[in-house]
Amino acid sequence: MSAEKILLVDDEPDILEFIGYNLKKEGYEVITSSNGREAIELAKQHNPDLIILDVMMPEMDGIETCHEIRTIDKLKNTLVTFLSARGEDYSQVAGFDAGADDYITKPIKPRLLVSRVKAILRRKAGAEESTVSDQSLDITIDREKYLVYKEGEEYTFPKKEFELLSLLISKPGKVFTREVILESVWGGDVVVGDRTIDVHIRKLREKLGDNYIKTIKGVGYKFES
Amino acid sequence: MSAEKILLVDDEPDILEFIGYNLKKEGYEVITSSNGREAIELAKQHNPDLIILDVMMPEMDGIETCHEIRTIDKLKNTLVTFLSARGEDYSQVAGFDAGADDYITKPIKPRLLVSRVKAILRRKAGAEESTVSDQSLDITIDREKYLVYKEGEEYTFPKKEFELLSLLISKPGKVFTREVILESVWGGDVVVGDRTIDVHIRKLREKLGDNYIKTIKGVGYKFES
DNA sequence: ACAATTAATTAACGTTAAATTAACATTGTG
DNA sequence: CACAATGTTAATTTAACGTTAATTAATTGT
Repeated sequence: MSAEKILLVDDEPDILEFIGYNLKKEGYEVITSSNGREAIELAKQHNPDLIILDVMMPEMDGIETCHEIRTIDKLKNTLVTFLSARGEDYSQVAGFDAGADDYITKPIKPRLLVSRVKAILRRKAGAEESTVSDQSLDITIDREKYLVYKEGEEYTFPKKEFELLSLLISKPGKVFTREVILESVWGGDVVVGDRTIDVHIRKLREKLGDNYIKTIKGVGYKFES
Repeated sequence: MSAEKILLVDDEPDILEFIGYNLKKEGYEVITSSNGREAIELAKQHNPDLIILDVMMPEMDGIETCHEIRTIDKLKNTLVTFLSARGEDYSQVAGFDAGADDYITKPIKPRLLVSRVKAILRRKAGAEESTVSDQSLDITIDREKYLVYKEGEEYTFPKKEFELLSLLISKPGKVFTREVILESVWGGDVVVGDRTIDVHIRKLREKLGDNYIKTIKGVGYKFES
């Protein structure tokens, strides 16, 4: 598979630099632009897989740009995700109205950004699939019904446990650091005690059995194949 | 099954663009028109499965257009749904009087729009049986007659309760978040107190029994199979 | 047009599952 | 072996939801 192309649009050069760097490091081909008008031209030329658009930009804002992108036939299947400062709640709504596929808030840590981008691109590949599952083992997750299946039996999990399992199982074998888990399940700025994750892991192990989630001391947790 | 045809009528090009795009993305064949007169001609020609009509249009408004459509024999079985800005409550009543099958308020989020359209078309597929039901359980809904059946007995439900049950039962097992419920049953910008949904859920449970609607704390509600 | 009725919402408080913390035990690794 | 990292259990806190009754809004019938 050749590198996926991402068009990154923001009026702040620092952001372009920072996010661009992190995405390139992950092997993506990154094109940058500092305004909506130019972005549309670049999009037409390069036909990127994903466009990351800052909402707040002078002249032509992200929402407007997105609207315009959506009118272009060849960019119909291009994913668009917005980037905006936290708190601007309205833009979130307007963003989806404008045809965006996801929404990322600034500031964001590199690792989280990358995992979001990957998730978005994966979604594109895997179409609608709302279930995440581990083939080799017998555990399946259904996000829509909020159910976990184990050996055919179905279980309901509390929210945090569900999200945590969901994260781990999303990439079996991969180790997730505590930091990443916090970012992803709890959300960046929430501060919780040191044992919170452990306790949730404990509950998962209690329900699933001890052979699914493995601890890598000093590193993190992974869902085992 | 070949793609279903939808005729979309609105005088604002942006709306045509936006809604049209989202419907096409879902695989529907979309024909657009910017006025009622033309819409009727296009309807005769293409015989669409569903017509989405903006209520407020210059010259010939949606209600009038709908009336006219209803006089055309070959369009008798075509579904019509209105589209209008929120708040224009009168038009809702007038809409149904005019022979509309459903009613959608603007602005609407893509996902919700698509799910509404799917629901409407599904209704049509079931021919005269305009019922939504849960096979495994013994609850059935008849939208047309506005009735709920349980174990053969028929019950009349107040509007909000009916709409809420209708939504939940439309996809048994699926969890609907409060946000989605508000969007769908109340309409996006209506602000209601925190306990409003609960109270309606309560009334449903009172009438149906406690084993049908399940709460997923922190997530939402679902109709259980 | 008005009272009567029914529906929808709010308010106030109760309840509970879930999340978190605290306190202490255990483990693995340099 | 030391000690930092993680495990464990139970207690505590919290956020979300449930419940009932009272209030307000919308319908209906006369």
